[in-house]
Amino acid sequence: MLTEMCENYNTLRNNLMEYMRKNPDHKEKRKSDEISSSNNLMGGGVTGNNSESSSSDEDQSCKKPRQIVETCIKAKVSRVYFKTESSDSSLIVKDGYQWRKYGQKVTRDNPSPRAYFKCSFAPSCTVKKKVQRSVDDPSVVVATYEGEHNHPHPSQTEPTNNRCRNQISPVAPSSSAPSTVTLDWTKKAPSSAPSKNMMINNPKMEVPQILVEQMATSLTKDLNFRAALAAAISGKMLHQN
DNA sequence: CGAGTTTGACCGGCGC
DNA sequence: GCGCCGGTCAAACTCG
Repeated sequence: MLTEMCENYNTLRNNLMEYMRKNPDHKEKRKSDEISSSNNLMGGGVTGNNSESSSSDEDQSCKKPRQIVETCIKAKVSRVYFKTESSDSSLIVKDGYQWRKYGQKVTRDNPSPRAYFKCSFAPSCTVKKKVQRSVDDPSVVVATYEGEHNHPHPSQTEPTNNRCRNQISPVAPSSSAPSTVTLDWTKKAPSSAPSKNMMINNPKMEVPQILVEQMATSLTKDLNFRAALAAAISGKMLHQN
């Protein structure tokens, strides 16, 4: 599976290089265009096969690949998709970091409000994130991280701190490579297993085997997770080379 | 009372 | 130059 993923990654990378060589002169447009396009690239491009991508407009992602790559690398932008209960209307994404909300806005392309957060764990940390529900699937919350944390993850400094409730970190927001992962919060654990909230309030609680298996099955079935894993591994391999 | 959230106002970039 | 729009500010408000 890893070999196949690496091949897909290399094929896609070669295609991108080829395209960039043929189309070197793309002018920069609006920032919003870059962001939406980068979402498309990250949502489907990394996977190599785009069968389950949440992105729909592949044409747009092909229009400005150069800007996409540069923007993502320079601004350290990454997106994470959180699947939530459809009844849950909050825009709280528990990624382990401490965030302070400083604004909310309804944008034109999406009826659901977009919330703006700053990292409040360290005063000098300038990382921001935007959280908004997906237009296509309101049960999916899209968190866009901008910048790089200049402090360790709260769970590493204060492992028992209740504020660091959610230890599930699908993708390091500070990763230099843009990546996309979807977490599914909606899967109910068996009645004998602890609830999500119990897990959150007791990060050190021992996880039942059945829940571990369920989580593993869910993750391995998720193509986006596999793609993110493949990207991380191949990126590491390339870095070592 | 302090920390965090809400929300209307304001600002700057961009397209026309 | 004007208007639109996304992002940010800050006073008012809420909550523990």
